[in-house]
Amino acid sequence: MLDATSSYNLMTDTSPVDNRSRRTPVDDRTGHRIVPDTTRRAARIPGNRYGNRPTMKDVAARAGVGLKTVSRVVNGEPGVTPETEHRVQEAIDALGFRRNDSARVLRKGRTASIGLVLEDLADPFYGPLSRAVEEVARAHGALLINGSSAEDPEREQELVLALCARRVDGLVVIPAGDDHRYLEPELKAGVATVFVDRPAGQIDADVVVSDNFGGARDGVAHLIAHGHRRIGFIGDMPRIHTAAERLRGYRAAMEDAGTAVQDSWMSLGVTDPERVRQAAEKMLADPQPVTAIFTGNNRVTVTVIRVLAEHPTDVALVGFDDIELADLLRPGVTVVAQDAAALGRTAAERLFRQLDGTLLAPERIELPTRLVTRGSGELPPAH
Amino acid sequence: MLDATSSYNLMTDTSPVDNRSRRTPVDDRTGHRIVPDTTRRAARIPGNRYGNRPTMKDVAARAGVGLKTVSRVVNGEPGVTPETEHRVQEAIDALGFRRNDSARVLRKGRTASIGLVLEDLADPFYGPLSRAVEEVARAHGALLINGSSAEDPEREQELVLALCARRVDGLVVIPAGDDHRYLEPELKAGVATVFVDRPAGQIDADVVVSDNFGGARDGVAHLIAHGHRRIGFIGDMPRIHTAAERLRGYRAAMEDAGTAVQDSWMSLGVTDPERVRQAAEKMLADPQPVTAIFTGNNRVTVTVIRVLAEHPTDVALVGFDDIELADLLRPGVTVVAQDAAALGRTAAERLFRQLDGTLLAPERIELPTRLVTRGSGELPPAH
DNA sequence: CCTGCATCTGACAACGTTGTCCAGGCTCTA
DNA sequence: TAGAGCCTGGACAACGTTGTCAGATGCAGG
Repeated sequence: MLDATSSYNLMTDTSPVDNRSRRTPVDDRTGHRIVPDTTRRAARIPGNRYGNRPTMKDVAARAGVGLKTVSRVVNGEPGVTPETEHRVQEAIDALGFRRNDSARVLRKGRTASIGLVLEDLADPFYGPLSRAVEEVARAHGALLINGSSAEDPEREQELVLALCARRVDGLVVIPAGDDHRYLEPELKAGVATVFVDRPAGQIDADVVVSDNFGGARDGVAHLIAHGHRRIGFIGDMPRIHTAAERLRGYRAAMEDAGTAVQDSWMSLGVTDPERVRQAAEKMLADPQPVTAIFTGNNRVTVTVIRVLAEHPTDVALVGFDDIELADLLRPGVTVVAQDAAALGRTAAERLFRQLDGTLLAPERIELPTRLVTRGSGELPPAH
Repeated sequence: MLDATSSYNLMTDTSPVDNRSRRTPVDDRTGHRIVPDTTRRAARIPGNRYGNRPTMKDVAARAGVGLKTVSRVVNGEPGVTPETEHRVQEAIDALGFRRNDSARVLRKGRTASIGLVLEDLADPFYGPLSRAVEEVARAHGALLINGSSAEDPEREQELVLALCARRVDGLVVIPAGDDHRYLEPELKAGVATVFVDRPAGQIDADVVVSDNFGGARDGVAHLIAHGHRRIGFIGDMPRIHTAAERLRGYRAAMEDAGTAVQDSWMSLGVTDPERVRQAAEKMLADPQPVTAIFTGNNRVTVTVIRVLAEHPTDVALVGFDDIELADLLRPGVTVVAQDAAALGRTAAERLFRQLDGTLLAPERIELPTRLVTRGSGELPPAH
């Protein structure tokens, strides 16, 4: 694993609630007085704390003007003669001055940054989502700070609170946990928040989700329409809202078709490839094997494709989430596609509408899914 | 496109150099004095600028202690009696206080955040890279701010400078441009910087790259070893270092084999699917068509796979970058794989070593690539 | 009871920026 | 030439936090 034994470690102590136990008097300073900051990078020239970055004061001194005049020039405010402005600009260029946004933020109260907490940036589903959020943020002049919760509620909370401590203007959260009451003080304090992909737990907030239930129901109904009755379902832990909704859609479709679902057809909560593989193989090895499988997310789908590729008989497959190259496989993979970018974009836009102050009551926005037929979902039952 | 007509727009004016022209006296304030901040979110209770967030002062007042004592409790510093600490904790919980890291940063000089500038977060290659950087950052208690340059040098610079204005402690940059002299003042000021995937231009800095040259050469040599001589190359603009290196590898392998490369075999700088498709089709329609294609990156590979899937004769293919499901296609796609996560991890670790102050001379770290044979690269020449 | 010492606490300045406000110089008019 | 009004520039406080330092308190020993 990663080790962080280095001296650079600014664990941010985000939860003032829990640090009672952390009372470790780590006075790692050397008592020396001559060197006021031992953490300063060795190569730096002594100066102020940011290396030796010039400040507006330095620029002002060099240009022979007042501090505020520099501020005016830097921010393009009116009331500076071209001459003065020119002098200031020269000083800025000569010193390599760059405004310190930390100080600016402290003064202005807005950070022009928003936080995005998602599950795993390495998951191909979240890349486009994140990118979409970023584009909207960029259009509003804001930067994006993001972090992965790794599907761990505790880590999600830790991240969210760290972002709040940074005073991000808003948060886009893909929840890992199901209880977000810890966010109440933040919401009350005016942190704009939008949940995406899954709803918030225990609190009232904006949510942008896909129609997981409807999508799964349609996907399973599609299999049923092609003659399948024994349909397997492999999905994530029902603790996760999307997984639960998709399971509900599966059950609903089966019920609509008048088919009693057998426990052995369902595998819930398995997510690592090896166990997904086992689950799929078990369903297929049953004396009454499933003739089709509905998979609850992209990762499961990929693994099941691998299993089916080795399986002697044709088994139909519909997966939730689109996957790249799905059209090039033989058969092509039929999926219930959701638009990750649209989720992100919608959420971010909603967020900035909150920030504009034109805030309405919390709303739940549901985006439709789309059944993409490519072959695997149209295979007839083998038995 | 996205519009940002809303009132929330804190375009951060990152370049004091260029704002001479932006002198627009936008006094959008209402002259009213009673309401000092009209941008405040409507729903908020009037208070300080962060909604009405309590400050340490408020906590101190409520707990009946001094400001500094609150600070001590929040930071787990020693020298507070359990009684006092308890009173402070109660006040913190009651008020929902959360330390303002902006102020902390201003005081301490370190932001505990690093910036990551990459090309496109939606590209499956960068997801794992970004995630790896994030994990290292997390291990060091730092947050990750990231942005996409969309392969636009100007946008890269804009982003990097915005991050510098935030005083991120360090930068991991996947360069879009080839001139990074604009970073000189920042480097001099002590901003730790590591370039990944492609080297920096015109400045001396740490770089972590894959062995693009060697990987491409081996990939093409692999095709040659399987009997191919007329081998096409489709890659990105040679302006991009990786693309140039891979092209160089292609040429080297061809030269080693004593094969003169014909211009019609190469397509450089096409990147959007439609034009890649045209380029591939043109090579295949030649009177002396290529019998194999080497593709310069994952996106090109995917498009070429589509073209080859429709093509009547078997054409061998080796692609740079691994792609998901490559093993499930028929034939499986042979690729030169680079380890995106390792790139990110290595770069981030190097960055934090810089931040530790144990700084060495700028170094170039090259990670090996791996040829993964799956079938498409082992097809014999059809002609 | 006083001194010395250790422990705990809080006043104060500083971080770098921006908002407010006033001073000084200018132009224009009477 | 004086006065009004405008334009430009700068002094100052404030944002919320942390480092410094000195004061207050408690306790042991003389």
